Amino acid sequence: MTGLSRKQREIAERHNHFLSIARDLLRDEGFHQLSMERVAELAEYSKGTVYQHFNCKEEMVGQLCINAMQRLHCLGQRAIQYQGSHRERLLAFFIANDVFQQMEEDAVCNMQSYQHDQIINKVSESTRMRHSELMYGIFCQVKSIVEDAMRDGDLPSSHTSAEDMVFGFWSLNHGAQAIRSHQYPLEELGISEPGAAIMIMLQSLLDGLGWKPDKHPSVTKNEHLQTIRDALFSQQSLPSEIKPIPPMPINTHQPQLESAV
Amino acid sequence: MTGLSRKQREIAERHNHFLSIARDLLRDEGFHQLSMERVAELAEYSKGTVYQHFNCKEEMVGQLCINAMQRLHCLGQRAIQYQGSHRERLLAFFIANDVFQQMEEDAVCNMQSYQHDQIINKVSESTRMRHSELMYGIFCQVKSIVEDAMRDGDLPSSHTSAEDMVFGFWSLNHGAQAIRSHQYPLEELGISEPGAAIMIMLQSLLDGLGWKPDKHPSVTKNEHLQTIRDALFSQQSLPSEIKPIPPMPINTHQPQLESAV
DNA sequence: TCAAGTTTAGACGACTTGTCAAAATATGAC
DNA sequence: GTCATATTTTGACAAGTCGTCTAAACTTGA
Repeated sequence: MTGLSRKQREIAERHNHFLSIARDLLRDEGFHQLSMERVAELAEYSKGTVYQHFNCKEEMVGQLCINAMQRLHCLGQRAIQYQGSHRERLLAFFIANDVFQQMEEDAVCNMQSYQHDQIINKVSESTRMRHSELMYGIFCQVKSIVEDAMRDGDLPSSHTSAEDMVFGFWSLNHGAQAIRSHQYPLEELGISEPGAAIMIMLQSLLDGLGWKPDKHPSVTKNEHLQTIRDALFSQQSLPSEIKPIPPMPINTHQPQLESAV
Repeated sequence: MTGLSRKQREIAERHNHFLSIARDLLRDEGFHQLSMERVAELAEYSKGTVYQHFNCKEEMVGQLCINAMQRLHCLGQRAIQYQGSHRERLLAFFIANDVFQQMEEDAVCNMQSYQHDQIINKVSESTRMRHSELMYGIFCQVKSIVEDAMRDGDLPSSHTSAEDMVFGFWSLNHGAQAIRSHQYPLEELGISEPGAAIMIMLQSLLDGLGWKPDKHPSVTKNEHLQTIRDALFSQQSLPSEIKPIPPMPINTHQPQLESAV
């Protein structure tokens, strides 16, 4: 784990420092204000050094995206391990996403930026692979809940495959996240609590699929959700413990550093 | 309607020509290959002339986005005018989006690109306003269906507002469109027909909301959807009739050209 | 202390953006 | 048809960014 040399640790630290600066710049001034020169300046290194860590600025964004997805994956993991019915586990997963949206609005934006052809097409092969893996990992988190529900009879067998259902949940969640991260004046449109609205839609969708209802009368539904939220994401244990991804190998002759996950 | 001078018509035509070239470039080579010089070259004009039509390349993308949304709005209009139950009208709306997704994949991408801060922040005020208006227009299309359904008793009164429901539909639709427009290998994930999957999810969601079911037994549901699709979007009457937005005013001393919608 | 290896700095070429003044063109009065 | 005026188009230019590459600075260990 700490089998890294002092030098390697220094490099890894710098790598994360660059990423952190990039994230700040991105959040505060947007993508087109982010330049390698700027990052270098703020980090008090030169451009050449930054380029040893990232082939291009798109690669930086790509890695920020991966970091974000890793954190999201961690939250998802907590959710699916929630001690409750499968329905509650799925609710927990959505709650996790809601929490993430609120805690890390900028990271959600980064994750969406990644899909822009300008970025995805310039990112390194390994970053693209990691992204796919994480995507798949999150997909499987939800799929496992659905399959558990099917297996245990919470969800009647139907013509709809687990995958198609997951795609539906994914769409609902992804769409809500995307819309919320844009600057639409949802309030003005009459949508005062988008997060809560999505939870209701999800509940309805589950009902419509014949998913076994939870025992809570609808009056206490909000409290119920709050309970799950509290159980999963109590304030103190949140972001600090989540490790960023290890840096990319520098140059070509250095071995890929060991994963810190 | 044709109260435009010859000159004005020429300018409008050129404007659309530029946009058309930009759209091709964008589709074929991506955003970072799109440059004003390139557009100018292909159109056999000089860069300066292109800059008289668009302040920057982001403005071009913004206008492409608006054009796309106008076409989508037209399709939506057909959908909500479908002669059938309110449930069918809502299905028709989703079908319209599915058709659009398939017919104009690149336009869907443009619409998503628009949200990227790099673009939305550089676009002209008037383009931004048009975008908001169109967004709101589409939102209201769906809202009108929901309100009609509530009024006519197809949808039981509940704690959920029409707006929140629309937000749910919007999310589901938007998310599906976004995911499909990225290059995830959905097939490999076991999602062979994302469009169909979303329709099933939508039906389930409507069921869960207590929306009055349609009379068709589930065996013929696919045929039912196909019927709606055919009725609305018969091939011959589709894209040609949809007018692009009129060009932006050139310089500042020219009056805004009359809307062609 | 010094030589070999490694890392960093920043000058540089290539490219794009957006501007602007001069050249080309259109208009319309006579 | 001609010429003065107004408009439009052009492309050179300044500014800025990207990504490269070599020389300088630094590290390491004998």
